[in-house]
Parts: sequence; C-alpha cells; structure tokens
Amino acid sequence: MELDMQYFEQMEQKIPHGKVRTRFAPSPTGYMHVGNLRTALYTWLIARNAGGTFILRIEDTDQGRLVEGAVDVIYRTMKECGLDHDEGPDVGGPVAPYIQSQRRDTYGKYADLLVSRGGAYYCFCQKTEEPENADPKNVVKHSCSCPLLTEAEVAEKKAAGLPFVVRQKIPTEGTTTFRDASFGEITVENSELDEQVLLKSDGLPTYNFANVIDDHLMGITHVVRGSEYLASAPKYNLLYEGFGWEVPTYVHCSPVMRDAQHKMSKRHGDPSYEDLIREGYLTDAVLNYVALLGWSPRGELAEQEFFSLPELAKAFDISGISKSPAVFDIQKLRWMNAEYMKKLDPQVFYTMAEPILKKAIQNPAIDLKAVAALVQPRCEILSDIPERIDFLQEVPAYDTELYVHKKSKTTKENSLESLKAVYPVLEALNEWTNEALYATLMALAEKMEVKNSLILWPLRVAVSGKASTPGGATELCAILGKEESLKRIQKAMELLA
RNA sequence: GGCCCGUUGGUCAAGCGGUUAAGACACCGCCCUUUCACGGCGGUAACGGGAGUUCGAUUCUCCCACGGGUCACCA
Repeated sequence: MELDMQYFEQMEQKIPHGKVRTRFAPSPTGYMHVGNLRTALYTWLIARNAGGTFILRIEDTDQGRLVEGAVDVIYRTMKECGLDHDEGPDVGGPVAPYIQSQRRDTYGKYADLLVSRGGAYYCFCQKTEEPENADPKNVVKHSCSCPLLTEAEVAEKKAAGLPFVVRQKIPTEGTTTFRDASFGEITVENSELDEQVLLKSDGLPTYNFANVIDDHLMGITHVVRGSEYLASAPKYNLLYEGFGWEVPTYVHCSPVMRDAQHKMSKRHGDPSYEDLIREGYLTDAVLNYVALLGWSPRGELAEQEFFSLPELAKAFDISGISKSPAVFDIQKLRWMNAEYMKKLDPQVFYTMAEPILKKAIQNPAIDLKAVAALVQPRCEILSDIPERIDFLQEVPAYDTELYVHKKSKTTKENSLESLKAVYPVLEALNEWTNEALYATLMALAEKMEVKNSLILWPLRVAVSGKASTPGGATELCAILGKEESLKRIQKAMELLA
C-alpha cells in the first residue's frame, strides 16, 4: 500500500503551536443540553483565561442521526451566550474544514497511516449484532484473525469489494496510564481495552478516532469533555502513541444530574438551554448558574456568587472543577434569575416584558411601563408575569374571605365600612397619582382614627381580587385609573353588602 | 458482571493534617412594612461505614457500602 507521506507532512505544517487551543465539538442534535452548555462554557473559559484560541467543530460522523437545522441551533446558542469562537465552520481558520463529514478523506488516510505503523488493522468481520440485547455479564471483546492477514490478502479482499473496518490494535499485555487535569493519573490494564472500530465500513470515522485525529491536526492543547469518555481515554492515549503524537491535556467533567441517580435528559423532560430561555430565564443568569454547577472559584473569590462572562474568564481555573456529579437545582436558578432581573435596567426589562404585558393587558388606559416597574422586582422568571398582573385586565372571581386579615384586623364588615368611606373621598380626588392617593387615604385614616391597614387592605383586595399583588393599594389604583378604580370599589361594596 | 471514577447539611459547595467545618439556595423564626414580596437579623441541618498512618484525621492509605460512568461500525 502506498502512503502519501507528503500529505501528512503538509497537514502537520498547518498546525498552530505555542498557544492554548480548545475546542467545543458538539454533535448536532437540535438542542443544547444544560450539560453541553456547561462543557462549552468551561472550554471557552479555559481558552479565554489563557488568552488562547477557541474553536467550534461540528461532529456529524453519524449519518444516521442527522437532524435538519441542528447546526444553526448551535451557532445561535453560542452567539446568544457570548461564547464566540475564533475558528469554526462559519468563520474558517488555518486548519479548516471544521465539519467532520467534510474531513472524510483525512481520516481514511490517517487510518492507513496507523495501520502501516502497526497501531491498527483492517477487519473484514461481520458487524456486531444488537449490542443493546447483549448480556452485560457476558460481554466479549472483539477478537478475530484479521490482524494476521498479509498485505496481499488485504489487498485482495479490498479489491473484491468486501466491506471492512479499521480497528485499533491493542497490546495484549502491560498497562496504559493517562493523566486528567482534574481526576489525576489513571492506569488500566491493556487487557481491559477493546479493539474498537476506528473507521466504519461507510468510510467515516467513529467519534473515538475522529477526535484524536482532529484534536491533533487542529493543535488542541486541552481536550474538555464529559466524564463518560474517561473510560475510553486510555485508548486515545494508545492512539496518540501509535502515531507518535503529543498527548493533550484532558479535562473530564462530571455530568449534570436531574437527581442523585439520573443525568439531565431531554427524554425525561428536563429543560435544555432553549427551554429555559423560552420559560423566561435570562441567558446571563443561566450561564452564571451553570458555571457554578461543577466549578467553584478559589481563594479570594470563593465567596463570590455573581459572575459576568468576563469575570468568569478571568477567574476560571481547571483545578476548581468538581469531580463529582452535580444536581441541577431549578429553585436556585430561579433565585439567581430573579437577582439578574432586579439588576436589569428598567428600560431593558421593559423591552423584554413588553410582549408579555401587551398580551395580558389590552386596556389602553393602563401604563405598561408602570406595570413593568411594579412587577420587575417581584417575578423570578419572565413567564411569572402574566399570573402576577392578570387582575389588571379584569378582577378575577374571588372569595370575600379575602377581606378577612388578622394582622390588619379587617373583617368583611369593617372592610365594607372602609370602602364606603373611601369611595367618596377618591371620587372627589382629582390628582390621580400614587402620592396623592397615598396622602389622601392617610389623611382619611387619621380622621377616622383607624390603622392604615384597615383602609388599605380592603382597598387592595377590592381593586385586585387577589391576596397577593405586585404593589400596594394606592399603586394599583394609580395604574388602574380613577374610573376603573371607582368601578371596582363599587362592585366590591355590592359583593360585601 | 469486569474495569474506571466519585462520596462534606435536602441542593450547589469551601476546606487541601490541628477550623467553633465557610458561604449560597431552600426551609423555619423575628423585625420592618401598604398584603405578598423586597430588605435586615437569627435559626435548624453535613464530613457514608470500618480499619490503619499520625501526637492529631473531613483532609493521607486500605477495605467495605452506596452512587455514577463504561464495556456499539452512537457521539
């Protein structure tokens, strides 16, 4: 077999050296898992922290799983999150192409190279049947006589058009050791390692092979990935050794769990990044939360909870990555999201809330900006808004028991009396602002010699029909306007009578 | 089942041989108050178990238990 050594030389020459280079290499599934997002974030952070290069590579070697438009989801998500890449399919780069399906020839050539170096062999055996139904207690490693085939026999079979795969050759004795940046040194017996397929019969590489080739040819210095690959890492090391290449730094990350024993999964209805955004979470909050889910800052920053992306880039260090799986706590994310919402510039918040407000409130007399200001500190996620403000559109049917409040010492009876006293006073009020309303009602309370709450509680219930509202009685009246407020008080009095 | 990895309160976690074992979310209580919320203050709650090593182990070693990962021509 003839090998084009010049080709390999050319490829080697393209590889950039001397700088940290990381890559996020998703396979296009159509959505971004929270775990994936975290891996992408960490990978980006390692590059940015070191002033290195961040690369986006698409791993689409499984032709049976192609999903329409899935690559766009990746671009959009990365962009939205601010995880910009320096090299990738869309922006190009020195080691293009960045889509694995377009690198098909490369893998084939390197597979041949590895065979010639004794690290792999052509295998003409039949496809392994139904791995899912196999008895896990009785798994057998692949073993066949194909490695014994002479070069002439191989050429003959190939010429005859027999389908074949390329399999990795594993030493029968000894051990293989590799080092992971967070897990440390791990050693396994070579006899435990399977002679895995590197090149499939369709000519495309398996993930295991494509990764090693691409990571090397792209000059990747830090390989960041999920810990599910920890067990196969020794095989990658053998591959690097087989080629005579330098092994990159591995950074394996433990999974994000939905509970103590299950990973987050789309199948179980756990939210993906897009789902969270659709539910009204803020990208920055999600990123902040996810960053701290499995990583924590050291030293001075150990107490800090809020990090912007640049702050994370500055603070990030691999040693802070946790080895054990972390349970995703939506409650804490909600809290963090609420904190981000509160800090938002009111104008920005309004822009985000506007479509929701418009949908919930059709009454043109209501100032949506005022509503936004009221609701901003009182919702944890954007989608909380409708239920908080629906009463502005229409008073919901409510139980008059709402008027009974121990702390305010209100009863249905004294509430009715309060409202009766309030109505004419407000009817006579011309300046319809929160301040004027407040001052007026305070004066009324003083005159009647009752506690503020005896007046304000019934009024708030009367205009909202709710036990809990964003803002107090006078704020609500101010927003509703005089006519609507009086109408609602009138109705409430009828209800109480 | 083999191999690999992990194990600090309900959750995220700090700790890297000597600490009253941080902090955050959640929960509970109190205060503030124009309800709820916000805010302030405080509280409940943890080193999986057993042997070592050591003057001293949450920190180091080993065993066990539990949990996870992996064992595909999927990534």
